[in-house]
Amino acid sequence: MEMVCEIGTNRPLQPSCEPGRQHPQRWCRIDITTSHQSCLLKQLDQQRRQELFCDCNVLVEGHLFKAHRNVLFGSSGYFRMLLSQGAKDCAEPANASFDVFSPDTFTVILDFVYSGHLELSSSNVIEVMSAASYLQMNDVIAYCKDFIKSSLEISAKEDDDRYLCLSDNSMGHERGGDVEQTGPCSLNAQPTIWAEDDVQSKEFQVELSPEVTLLSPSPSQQPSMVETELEPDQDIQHQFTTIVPERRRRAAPKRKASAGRSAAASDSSELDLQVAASHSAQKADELYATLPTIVGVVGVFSKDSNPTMRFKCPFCTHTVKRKADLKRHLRCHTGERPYPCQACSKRFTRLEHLRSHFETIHQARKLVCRKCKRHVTELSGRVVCEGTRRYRLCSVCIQETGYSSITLEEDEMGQHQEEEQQREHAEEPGLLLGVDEGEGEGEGEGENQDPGWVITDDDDLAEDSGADLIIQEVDDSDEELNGKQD
DNA sequence: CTGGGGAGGGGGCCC
DNA sequence: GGGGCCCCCTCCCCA
Repeated sequence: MEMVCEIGTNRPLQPSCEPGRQHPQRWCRIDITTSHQSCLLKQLDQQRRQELFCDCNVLVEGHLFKAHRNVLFGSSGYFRMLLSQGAKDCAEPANASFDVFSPDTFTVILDFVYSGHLELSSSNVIEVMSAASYLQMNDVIAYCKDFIKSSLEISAKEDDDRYLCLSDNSMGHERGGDVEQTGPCSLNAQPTIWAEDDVQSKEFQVELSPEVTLLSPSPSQQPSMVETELEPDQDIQHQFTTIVPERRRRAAPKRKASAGRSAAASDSSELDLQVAASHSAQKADELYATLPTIVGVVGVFSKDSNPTMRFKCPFCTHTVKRKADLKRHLRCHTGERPYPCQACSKRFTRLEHLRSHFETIHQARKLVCRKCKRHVTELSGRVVCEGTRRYRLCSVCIQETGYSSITLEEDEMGQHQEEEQQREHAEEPGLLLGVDEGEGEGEGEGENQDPGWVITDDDDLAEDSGADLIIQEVDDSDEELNGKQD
C-alpha cells in the first residue's frame, strides 16, 4: 500500500493538498504502510472493544463475540466463505456459531486478527492451531507450528550444556529455576520450557506486524515443510518424506486420536501405494502441507520435583515418555505404513505387525487346526494354501471337508528346511523371517511356484526408512524339489 | 441380532 | 533410538 505524503514527513497531506490536485514538484511516494495499517488496526480493535460498527456476531459455546465482517473476511478463509454467501445482505448482522473450540481460544484468535499479536502458550497452542485450521487461517497455523518448532529445539539441544537438558538422565541436575523464562518472548528467542504440573506455564507471545499477517496470508509465509519440526535429524525428515496419508478403516486411531482423523481422512489407499513408492520430497511436501502440524514437547515435572519428560502429540492429547514412541504414534495420524508385505501388498505401521501378519497369514505358524481349532502337530496336520494365505488343518478335517483337493504343503520337509535356513541366517544382518514352500499366488508368481517371501531389512531397497522392510523373492526351487520328492 | 474368534492396530515398556 | 514383546482394544467375519 502506498500513500502520498508530504516530502520529508510522514504526515498525510492536508485536505487542501489532495492527491488529485497537481503539485508535481512537491510530491513523491513514501511507503508508510506499517504505521498506517497499525493505526487502522488499532482503530478497528478499539471499535470492536467498544462494539462500534460491529456487524458480525460470533457465538462460541454460548459466548458472544462482536466483530467486523470485513476484518473477519480478510483474516479467515472460513469467514470468507461464510460471509460471501450473504454478501448481498449487509443490512443484517452476520452470525456465526462455533462449538468446536472454546471462547478462550477464539479470544486469542480474535485478538490476533485485530492486533497481530498471537498469544500462544503450551496450554493453548494445540487448541489455537486446531481452531485456526477450522477457520482456515494459515498464518496462525504457521505461527503455531513455529511455536511448536521452538519447543522442539529444546529437545534438539538436550545434549548441549548451554541449554536445558530435558532427558530423563540429565534433567535432574540441569533443570533449575534460573533457566525459566518469564514473560513473552519472540519465537527467535531462546526457547523456553514449560511444565504442566507445578510450574506455571510460560507464555510465548508472537508479535507480528499487521501488514504481514492480517490480510495477506501468503503461502510463502507458511513453513515450506515442517520436517524439522518433528526432529532435528534428517531421520524424521526422511520419515516425513514418505508420509502415506492412508486412512483405512483400521488405520484411524478411533480411541484416542480423534483430532487426527481429519488430518488425512480424505486419502485413498491407491494414493497411499503411489506415494509410498515415491521418494520425491516434493510430493511429501505436498502431502505434508495438508497435515495440521507435527509435534509438541511437554516437560512435566511431578510434585516431588522428579522430572518426567513427556512428548505430546500435536494431533491428539496423547503423551508419551519417549520420542521414539511419539514417532511411532504419529504414524497412526500420518497414515505412514513403511512396512509392506509383498505377499499381499498390505502395509503395516510396524515391523512386528508385519511379522505377525506374515507368520499368521502366509506361513501358518500357528499349530492349530483352522477348522476344529485343535492343536495339530507336524504329523497330525498339514498346511493348506489358499491364495497367499496358508493355514493348518488336522488330518481329520482335511478328509472330512475335502481339503485334499486343495494344495497341501509338503510341510514336514519344508518346515525342517525353513528352520535350518533360519538358523543359518540368524547371524546375518538381514532379518529372515521365513521362507515358504509349495504353491502360492503371490506377486505374479506362477500357479505352481511359490514366491518364497523373505522379510528382510535392506537399506538399499527400503523405500521409506532404514528400518523399512521388503519381502524378497528367493529361489527355493531346491526346497520345492525336495518337498515334491517327499 | 448376537457372541466368539481372527486380524489388525496402538500403547507401555524392556533390552 | 530401534527392535521386540506383551497386552489390550476395535473391527470384521461367521456361525
